[in-house]
Amino acid sequence: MKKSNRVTITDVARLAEVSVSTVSVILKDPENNRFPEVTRRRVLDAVKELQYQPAVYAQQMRGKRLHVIGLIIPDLTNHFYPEVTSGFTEQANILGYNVILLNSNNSIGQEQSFAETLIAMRVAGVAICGVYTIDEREKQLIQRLQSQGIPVVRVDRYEEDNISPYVGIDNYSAGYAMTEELLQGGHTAIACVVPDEPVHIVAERQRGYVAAMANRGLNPIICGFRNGDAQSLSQVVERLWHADERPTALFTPGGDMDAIGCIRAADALAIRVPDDLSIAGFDDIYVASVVRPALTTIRQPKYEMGKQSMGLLYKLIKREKLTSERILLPFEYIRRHSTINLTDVCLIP
Amino acid sequence: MKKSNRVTITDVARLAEVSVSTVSVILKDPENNRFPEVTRRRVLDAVKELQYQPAVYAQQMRGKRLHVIGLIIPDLTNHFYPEVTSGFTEQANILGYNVILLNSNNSIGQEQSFAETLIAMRVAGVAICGVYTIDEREKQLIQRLQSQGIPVVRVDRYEEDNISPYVGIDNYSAGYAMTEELLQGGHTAIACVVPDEPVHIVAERQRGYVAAMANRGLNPIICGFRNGDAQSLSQVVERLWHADERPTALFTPGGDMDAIGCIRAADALAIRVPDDLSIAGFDDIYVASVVRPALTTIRQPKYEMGKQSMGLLYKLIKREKLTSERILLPFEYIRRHSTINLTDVCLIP
DNA sequence: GACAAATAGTAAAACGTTTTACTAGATGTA
DNA sequence: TACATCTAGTAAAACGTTTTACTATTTGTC
Repeated sequence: MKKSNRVTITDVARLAEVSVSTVSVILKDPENNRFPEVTRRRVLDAVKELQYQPAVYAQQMRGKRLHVIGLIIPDLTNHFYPEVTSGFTEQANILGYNVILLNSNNSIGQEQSFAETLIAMRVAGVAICGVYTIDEREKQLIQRLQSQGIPVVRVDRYEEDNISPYVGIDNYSAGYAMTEELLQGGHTAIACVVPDEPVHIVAERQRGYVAAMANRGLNPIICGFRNGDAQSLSQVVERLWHADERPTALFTPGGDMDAIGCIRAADALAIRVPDDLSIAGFDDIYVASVVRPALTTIRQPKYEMGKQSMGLLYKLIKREKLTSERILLPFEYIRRHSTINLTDVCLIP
Repeated sequence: MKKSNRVTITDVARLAEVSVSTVSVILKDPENNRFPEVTRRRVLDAVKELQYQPAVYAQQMRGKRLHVIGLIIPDLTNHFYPEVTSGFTEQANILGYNVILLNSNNSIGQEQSFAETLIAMRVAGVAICGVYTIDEREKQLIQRLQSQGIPVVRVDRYEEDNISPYVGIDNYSAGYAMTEELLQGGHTAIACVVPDEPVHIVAERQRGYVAAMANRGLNPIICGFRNGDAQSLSQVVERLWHADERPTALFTPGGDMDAIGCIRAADALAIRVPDDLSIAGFDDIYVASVVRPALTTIRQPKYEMGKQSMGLLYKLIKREKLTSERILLPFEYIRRHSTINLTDVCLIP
């Protein structure tokens, strides 16, 4: 009478009429001729008959590393992350790892509890898109993982500190570049619409915007809205529209979702986009190309970002020497129909 | 000199100057007065100081079930799945489980290899959105998991067999309902555009379409295209447009992404949607509301579907009696601007 | 025929935790 | 005093695998 329905190496040994060690040795390298063909056959047949699959936890006990990676992201329903995740997990699978996806829902408490679970599981590594990179607890969390011998990389969201390697883009330059494009399109009154508590990388993009404006001697127009609150966003658009110095363009460093929110708000207010108001986003998620008017934006290499993060993490796990602690990927300005060149317009009459 | 940097229960015992068993007993229930306050303090302090976290694998060895669930989906970048995943993982976290997300990329081989990994890890349960529910290998895969004592639920994609419980919608009725709406809108020439090798649930929707057409004595117009091939989809739209009996409406049971592909194709051919051609999708993913014209579609309760799947799986894991082996959730017809009532149009002149 | 070397296989320890059954000493009871 | 009971704690086995070092048998060599 068996205790459980799980088949163990002992069951295989019994069926093949050899010792447990023999099974283990043969399974380790079935081609090895440490044992004669006939014995190997017998064991392999028993394995097949019983559909035996060694228990990972027992192997872990003997010091084998678990081939699982934890990937913590802040919000699965933001279309940015599935693409990053996709690149990450595909690369992980290629390298022989499985991925545990943990959706922190923008809660740092969740993140902390996830981290404990990952430590308890002794995962091989962790990649993290932190909730707030600015928060002190975020740093502690990364260091806690590292103190348990678990390598960590940050993906997309990072700060220029030295606590862990990261993969992302140069957000300052990207913010600068987008602003510069709008400026070259003849816009001078450009508003920057950002969430109330921007994560560090968004603040960087904003810094780029400010610098580009200053470079032309223009005053920045910065408007905050409550993160994730469509109505608050709407109010900002309305307020800007009725302001003394009405902007001709609007940039949302927080992402394309914010820009789409602005387009919706403009629709509701009968503001024509881009004729009355140009709107530019960030990220180039799939919807950006599908929404009407199609969104002018900065394309982040999302899939690549996930892929490279996993590559970097792999090197950390394997203790390979890193060529760099940080990987900055190229971004790309994507011109679509939600922005307009004021100069072109003036030539038409 | 320590062998590894991982802290074990032995380290805690040493620091607290008690035996390993004492630590274990106290940690199991710190409030329990099996030991005097002073000893419990000493142990708990040591735990805190060393930041000890018991190794899951050692607990597993002693028979404790791993609180991890495998969720296999066919394509993360299809926006349908992140929403299902989101509902699933949130519910899982509430119930004390973590989720391993496995993206099979529509490859049944990948799926099989994932299943082996999940067995090796001895996960508590598996939820699966199968690549092809019709495929015999899919059935074998589910049965293989079950034979290892791992409960399985199917999510969204299922067949009416009895090999495992499932959560989804009544796809036949949904296909019927959408067709009926179009018919009531005065359309009689309605084409059904489906992928070449439809999964079972898509075939069911198509069956609903055929039935609704037959009910009015109308002939079904069914067009296949190569799955995932935008150009093939384009050709279908063009062919339909130039057919003898040109359809006035078009239904894509394969999902909203197909419908959006058709809108794009129509755009390119200067066919006006919905004035010249009504287009209806399926699923109501986020983009459906954002694309222009906004898509008429059938809303699936995606988040709820994920949530309920996890709930059902939990019951299986806990060996609770099920009220039903299958959960069918309600769907909803969503009218937007990509379809038109022919009757309304005629009244305008 | 004596010894060395190769072959075929195994026993046992180790990994980190939980659990069961135990002990030694203190306290209570008649 | 003699025994029972309680208190505070521990020793040791078990879980499933891998690995090291071992044994017993066969084969080869002179």
